[in-house]
Amino acid sequence: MLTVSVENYLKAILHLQVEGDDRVSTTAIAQKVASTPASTSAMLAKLGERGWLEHQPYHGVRLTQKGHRVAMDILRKHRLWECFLVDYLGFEWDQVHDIAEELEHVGSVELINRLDAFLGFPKLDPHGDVIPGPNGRFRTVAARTLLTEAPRNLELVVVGVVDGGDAFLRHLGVLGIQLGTRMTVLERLSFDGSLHIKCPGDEEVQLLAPSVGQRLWVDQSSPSPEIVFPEEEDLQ
Amino acid sequence: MLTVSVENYLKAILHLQVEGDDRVSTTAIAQKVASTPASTSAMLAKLGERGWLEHQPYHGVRLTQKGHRVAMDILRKHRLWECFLVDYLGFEWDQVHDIAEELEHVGSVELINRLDAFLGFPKLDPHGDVIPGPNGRFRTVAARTLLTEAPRNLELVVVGVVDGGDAFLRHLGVLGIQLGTRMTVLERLSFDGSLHIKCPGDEEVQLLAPSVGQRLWVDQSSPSPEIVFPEEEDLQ
DNA sequence: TTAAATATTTAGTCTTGCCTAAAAATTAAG
DNA sequence: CTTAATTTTTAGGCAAGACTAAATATTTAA
Ligand SMILES: [Mn+2]
Ligand SMILES: [Mn+2]
Ligand SMILES: [Mn+2]
Ligand SMILES: [Mn+2]
Repeated sequence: MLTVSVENYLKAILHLQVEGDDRVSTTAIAQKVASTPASTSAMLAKLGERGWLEHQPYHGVRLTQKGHRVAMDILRKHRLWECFLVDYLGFEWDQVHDIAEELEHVGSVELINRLDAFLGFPKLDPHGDVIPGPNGRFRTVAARTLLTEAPRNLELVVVGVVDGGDAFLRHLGVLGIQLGTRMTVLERLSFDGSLHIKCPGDEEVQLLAPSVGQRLWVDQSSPSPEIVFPEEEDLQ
Repeated sequence: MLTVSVENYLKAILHLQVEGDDRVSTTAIAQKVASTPASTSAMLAKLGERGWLEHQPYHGVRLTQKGHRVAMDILRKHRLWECFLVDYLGFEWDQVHDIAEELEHVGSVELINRLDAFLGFPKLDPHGDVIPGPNGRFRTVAARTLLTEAPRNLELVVVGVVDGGDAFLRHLGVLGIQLGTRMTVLERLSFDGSLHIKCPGDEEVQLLAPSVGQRLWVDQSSPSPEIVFPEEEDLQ
C-alpha cells in the first residue's frame, strides 16, 4: 500500500540516488526522512519485499523500475503544487516546501494532470528544479552548470538552486539573488573557492561564499530584452 | 494530535449534529466514517478524553466548542477545495468529493486563507453548501427550502443539494437538474409525496420521486435575465 | 413489566510505523 | 592482519486505528 510514509521514503531514496551514489545507504535515508536507522532498516526490508527497491542487507538499496516510477510521480506532484502556491497563491519560494510536502500525497492522477494543464505544463518549479512529466520522466531542460564551475567574465543567469532548504533560500534573499538574477564571475579565489561576482547595475563587486556558489545552477545569460532590436519584418 | 482519522470523525459528527439530532449515536458515526461501532466506540472515548467532545457512554456524543471549531475548519477546507476543483480545474460536481476528502487534511492555515482569497471568498461550494469562514462559523446565506416543502405554482431555483453523494448528483444530471435550474411545483401527490414539476422551456411535466424532492434546496426564482429589459439609459 | 431486539462497550488481535538498546557485520586504522 | 570505529540489523516495546466476537446496557414490544 502506498502510505504517506512509504511515499516519503521512496522520494528520499530517489533524491539520494539522483544526487550521485548508485546504492543508497540506510543512514542517509534515515537522515533524509528524519527517522532512525533502525526504523529505516525495517522499512527498507518491507519496501524490498513489495518490489519497490532492491535491498542488499548491509550494502544499501536501489529503486526498482516500479519504485522509481512511484517516486517520480511524488516528485512531480510536489513540484507542480509548489508552482501553484507561488504563481497563484502568492507564496514566496521559501514558504512552499512544507505545504507541498503534504499536498504531494493527495492521490488522484486526474487531479495532478489537470493541475499541470492549469499551470501551463511548467518545466521548472519555483526553485528551478525540473518537473517530471506524466510519463514519470524528467522533461528535457536546458544545460546548466554550478556557479562554482562556470566560466569567468561571461554574463550568467541563475536558473536553479541545489538542495534549497528554506534557510538557504532566505539567505539568497539577503544577498539579493533569485531565479533570473544575472551575474558575472570575475575571479575564483584559490584559498577556499569564494567567488568575486558582479551583477549588472550594482556598483560593488560581491564576494560569494563557496557554500553559496556550489548551490546555484547558472546558464549563459541570453541578451537581455532591452537590447534586442526587432527585425524589420517583425514590425507590424 | 489531529490525525486524518480524528479529523474525519470530528467532521462526520458535525455533519450529523447539523442534520438534526443534538446527541449523535455511535452507530451513525460508524456508518458515516465507514468503520465498525466497536472501533468508533474506542475512538469516541479518546476524543472525549482529549476534549473534542462530550461522551456519555451509551447515550451519544456532542462536540465541545473546541471540537466544533476543528470540524468547521475541516469543512471549510473541504468546500473551498471543491470550489477550486470545479471552477479552475474543470471537474464536474460529482467528481470532486473524494479528492476534497484528501485535500481537506492539508494543515496550513495560511494556505487555506490564501486559497479563499484566490477564489474570491465564495459563500457556497459547487453543491450549494455553505462554506464556513476563517472564524469557524457559517457565512450567512439566503433562506432556502426543501423542494418538498416549497409552495406550489411559484417559480423556484435550485440552490443546493442535501447530502449529495456522487450517485445522486449523476442522477440529477440524467434528470437535467443542476444548480440554477428553474422549476415550478404544480402538484404534490398525496400517495408518496412525488412532485409534478415543470421547467420553463420544457414541454413535458416531470414527475419527481420524493427521494429527489427531499434532497433539493430551492429558493424563490428571481426574474430570469432573458426577460429583464434594459432601461433606456443602459443602452449604449 | 418482563422478554426480545438493538445499540454500545469491552476483550482480545492485527498491522503500520516509530522508538531504544543490543548484537552483528562492515569498514577503517594501526 | 588484527583491532577499533562505524554502520546496519535484530530484539523488544509502544501508540494509533482498525477488526471480530462476546458481554452488557438500553429500547421496544408483547
Ligand atoms: Mn511528503
Ligand atoms: Mn522545489
Ligand atoms: Mn477526509
Ligand atoms: Mn460539497
